[in-house]
Amino acid sequence: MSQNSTGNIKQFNLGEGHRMTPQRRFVYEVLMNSKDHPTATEVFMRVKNKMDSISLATVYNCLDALVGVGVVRQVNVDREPSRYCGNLEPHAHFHCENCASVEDISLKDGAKPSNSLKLPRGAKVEKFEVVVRGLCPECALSIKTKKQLN
Amino acid sequence: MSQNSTGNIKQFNLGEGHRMTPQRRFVYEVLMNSKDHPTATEVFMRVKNKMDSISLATVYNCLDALVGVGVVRQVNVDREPSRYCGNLEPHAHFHCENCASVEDISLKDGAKPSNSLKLPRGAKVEKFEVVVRGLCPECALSIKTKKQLN
DNA sequence: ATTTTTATCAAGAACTATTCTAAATAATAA
DNA sequence: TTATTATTTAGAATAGTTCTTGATAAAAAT
Repeated sequence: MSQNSTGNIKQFNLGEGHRMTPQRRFVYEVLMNSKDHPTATEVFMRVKNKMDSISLATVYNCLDALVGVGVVRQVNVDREPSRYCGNLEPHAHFHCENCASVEDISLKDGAKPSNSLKLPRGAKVEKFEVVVRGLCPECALSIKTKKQLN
Repeated sequence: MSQNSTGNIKQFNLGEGHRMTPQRRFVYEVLMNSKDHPTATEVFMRVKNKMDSISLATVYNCLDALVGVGVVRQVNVDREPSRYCGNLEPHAHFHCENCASVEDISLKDGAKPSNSLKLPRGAKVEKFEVVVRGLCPECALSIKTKKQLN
């Protein structure tokens, strides 16, 4: 318990046999302060500003640990680099094919996307992931504008 | 039009500037005859039985071409190798965390998973992907049985 | 306190799915 | 027939991620 950069970030421990290290705390803090969905490399660059000695491999380790404990979500879109997300509320993701941004999409109140599926009888659902692909509002607008100019 | 292994598989052409080659036809046939969701390497191995000279790079090329034309779907689950699917009906996928199988899940009649989302105003949706993760009926059963034995 | 055990870190090597390159081949257009 | 364009192939290259190893540090046991 020697180092503990007590900030405004929720405290938690990682359970039996797992240690809350400065590296893990920085990675967690970066994710909580990021509204975008950074990749491991992006997290690495942001943490490096606070702790220059950290390595990319350690960021991967920390992300794995945090995902394993369930305080962080790993988001995969197609085969692009994994992104990480501190929003644990059930939600979907919108992936813009033009600017490659990934944004949270919230669910309509009480709605569950899985309700529209004929799930196989006897299957045990752990979680599900909904990814919408297309053009985000900004890109949809700018592309439409560009077309008008031609 | 010199080679055309006219089988029981739907005929189609790939549009201006694209040629229907024996390799592409074999890749397509393999997908139409596969109920599982083979990876590129699995498709490669299956096609190789019919055409020994084909290379993995060609299988990737053919899959890209078929996906591009829209007669085949590419399915990504987490960061596992891409899988390919000849079922063009709108449907979701179930991914078993135990046996790693991927199965189609059909939608309830008239249901659209996107109806439960608060899509950002102005966004242009191209397509969306729903992946359910958990244990398939067989694995759920066998794991439950194994627990009882302990 | 000191030792022992266990977990974590860091740097770089290794891995793997996929894409790229370049030369050969084949199909289409001129 | 010639020229153009698309495709195939083998292997090299790429990129995200994981693995390996030795060092460090924290926790547990003595």
